[in-house]
Amino acid sequence: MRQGGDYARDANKRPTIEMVAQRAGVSRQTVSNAANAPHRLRPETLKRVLGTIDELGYRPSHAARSLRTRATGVIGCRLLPSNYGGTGGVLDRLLHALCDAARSSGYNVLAFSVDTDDEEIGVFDDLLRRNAVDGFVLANTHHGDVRPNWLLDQGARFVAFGRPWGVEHPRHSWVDVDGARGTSEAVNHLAGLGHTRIGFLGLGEGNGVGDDRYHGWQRAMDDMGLPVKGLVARAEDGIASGKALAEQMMDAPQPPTAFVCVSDAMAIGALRAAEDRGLAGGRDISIVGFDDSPVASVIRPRLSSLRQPVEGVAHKIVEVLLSELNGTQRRPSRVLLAPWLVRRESTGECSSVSVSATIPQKGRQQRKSPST
Amino acid sequence: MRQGGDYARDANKRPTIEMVAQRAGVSRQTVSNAANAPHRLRPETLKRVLGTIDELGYRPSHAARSLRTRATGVIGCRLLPSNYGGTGGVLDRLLHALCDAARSSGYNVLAFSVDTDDEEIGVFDDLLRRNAVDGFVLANTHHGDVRPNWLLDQGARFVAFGRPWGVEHPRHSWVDVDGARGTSEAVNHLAGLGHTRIGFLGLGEGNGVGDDRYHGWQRAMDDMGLPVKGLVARAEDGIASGKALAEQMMDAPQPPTAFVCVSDAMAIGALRAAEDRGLAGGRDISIVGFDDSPVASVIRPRLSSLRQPVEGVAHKIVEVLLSELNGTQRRPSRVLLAPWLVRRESTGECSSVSVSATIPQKGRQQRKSPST
DNA sequence: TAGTTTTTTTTGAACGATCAAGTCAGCCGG
DNA sequence: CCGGCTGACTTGATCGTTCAAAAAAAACTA
Repeated sequence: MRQGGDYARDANKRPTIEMVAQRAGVSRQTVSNAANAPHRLRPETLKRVLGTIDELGYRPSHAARSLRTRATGVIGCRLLPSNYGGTGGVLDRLLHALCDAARSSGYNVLAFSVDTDDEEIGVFDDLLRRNAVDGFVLANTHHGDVRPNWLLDQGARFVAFGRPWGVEHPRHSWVDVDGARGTSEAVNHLAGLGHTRIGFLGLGEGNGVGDDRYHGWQRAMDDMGLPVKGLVARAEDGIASGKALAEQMMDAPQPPTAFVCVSDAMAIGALRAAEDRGLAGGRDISIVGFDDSPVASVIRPRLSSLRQPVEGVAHKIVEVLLSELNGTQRRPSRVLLAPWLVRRESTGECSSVSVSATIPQKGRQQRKSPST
Repeated sequence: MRQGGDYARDANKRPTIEMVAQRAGVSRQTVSNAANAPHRLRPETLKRVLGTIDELGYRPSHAARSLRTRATGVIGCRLLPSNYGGTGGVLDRLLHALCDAARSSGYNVLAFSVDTDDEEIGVFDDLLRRNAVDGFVLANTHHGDVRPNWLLDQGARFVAFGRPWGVEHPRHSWVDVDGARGTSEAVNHLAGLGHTRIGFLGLGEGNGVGDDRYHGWQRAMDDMGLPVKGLVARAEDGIASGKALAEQMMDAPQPPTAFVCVSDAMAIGALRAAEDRGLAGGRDISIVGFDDSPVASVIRPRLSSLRQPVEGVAHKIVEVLLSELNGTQRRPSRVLLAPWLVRRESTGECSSVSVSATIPQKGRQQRKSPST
């Protein structure tokens, strides 16, 4: 009976490899081998040792193993602020998926939250110096990103979610979603509904993600022989911004009957602009967002949006990172996955049938994919 | 020059305490003391050693220190599925705040994603056996929750976010948000706008969080001498559910002019119900949600909602958990923090002024807080 | 059976830190 | 001049694992 009602903490210390060894009548190393290199044991011994391990509920100490092998089984990942509206929600979903994927490979995820890339490098530095992680997942890559080079200089292992925008010959692995393919698909979808004047609401030039999604729209419009003049507007992300851009475009002599948007926030902005002039989304005007953020399925009309295959991304990231850690990897991998369109109420048949029939439509169903 | 263009990984191994010691002309232990017990060194020596530490960029190896001290500096936390609509978003925000708070105390957060409480216990078991974490943060407590007792039995340290609902004498620390106080405040706010028939849309009885928020509404209504009969409806969480409940209540002979809702999902449901019968939220009917989820500020009308002080919660959780780890803590702490009302368009002056003036209103401004 | 190879198991030595106990000055009081 | 005391630093042991090499046991070979 312990004095003072202390928690029963160190009453039974967790079993060590030595205890298992004694109980099974073998040496430490044999127990270690039973777990790490079973083929080295005689079947009979193996069975006995595994039995004892199970009986005592033994698991190797993380610290001890990590000290010896210099591997931690931990992946570091920055927790990005969930800016709903923008690319919001996607990164939260990614983290979930990453944890899942990592755990099923015996890894864990160490999450940290910082405000700037510089602070992030500070955390990288700390974690690397302490040998607290094996590698990193880098999210939200952008033009002029200093993080990849810093990591490369340190000889650290990592995989980026997002392409190294603006870098000629990237020296690191990345996994990304093919935004261009997404916006292409959106154009195809809208054209299939009879729309011919399909506008694009995008981000200011120079934003990698924004440019990618823009090019997809442009390529699809060209391929189908649809006009693009006066149908592009680009600015910073946000509902207000999207609304302003949409209003401007709708005031033109030949307004679009549909919008493909670089984000759900822009799409919601466009929806608001339409509402303000009495147009109903999905009936009088069709709108497609990007990222399928939580709001998409809640607002009215429910918003059609391009959903990123986050689980697939996470799976690939972990796969690539692990092969990078094993040293199996000779040269960096590049993986591009396709998003898919979630069709909801905000997209419908084109109501203004005036010109649509006269426009030639070539290559309606094409699905050329630039993925790896 | 290394063959095959290998990454410059093990070129310069990270400095160990021994290297620092040699370079500074002292022993290992002195270096260790410089960092952990500076008062033991002569100022002169201290300066020299710290200089060398800085020069070499030395940080103690996480594994080695953890092996010796049996402390990891890591806190485990389950990543809950972000069910937007329900209590959604709050837990994502909490995780961010937790990482922040932990890091500023020199701790890190290990995130893992599981689907059920049983699986969560499995992860706890694994992490404890491997000695991979010092403690846990337990979110989403509920009636009949088996996790706290399991953890207590293991002698594990943890702090719950959420009260141990239905437990007489909880033997563990917890931090929670005072839901009752929140709904009380919502009632006060609405009454201040002239509303007298204020309905409550809640969760089915037996849900701790739901009951708490319900009681707050009820108490405030009683305190103000407002009628409650026929103004309560409770069911499972969700937009559809909220809509159905609101419709039912609005069909009654004396319909409410305002709703206090247990969640934003319910509130959105109520908003939809109102829209369907031509009532404008914020003008013809007022609605308050709970949790201030991302959608709240995006939908139209923008939804007034009770925001949980997530940063404060995270701060407290870390504070309590650390004192629990230090053994400073003799008995479990209970901390209750107040949410605050974010006023947006969905709440406005009561338009039907028929009866409101005749109802007596006692104790309008009271703010009794049951917090610790 | 002895010699050789192969398989199986054990023994010492790390990994890099901290704890506990040591040494070695210098100081003080008697 | 000696014993005790304090402050500043050092030395050995230890945490629990895995690696590398040695030893023992088993299995072939001739």
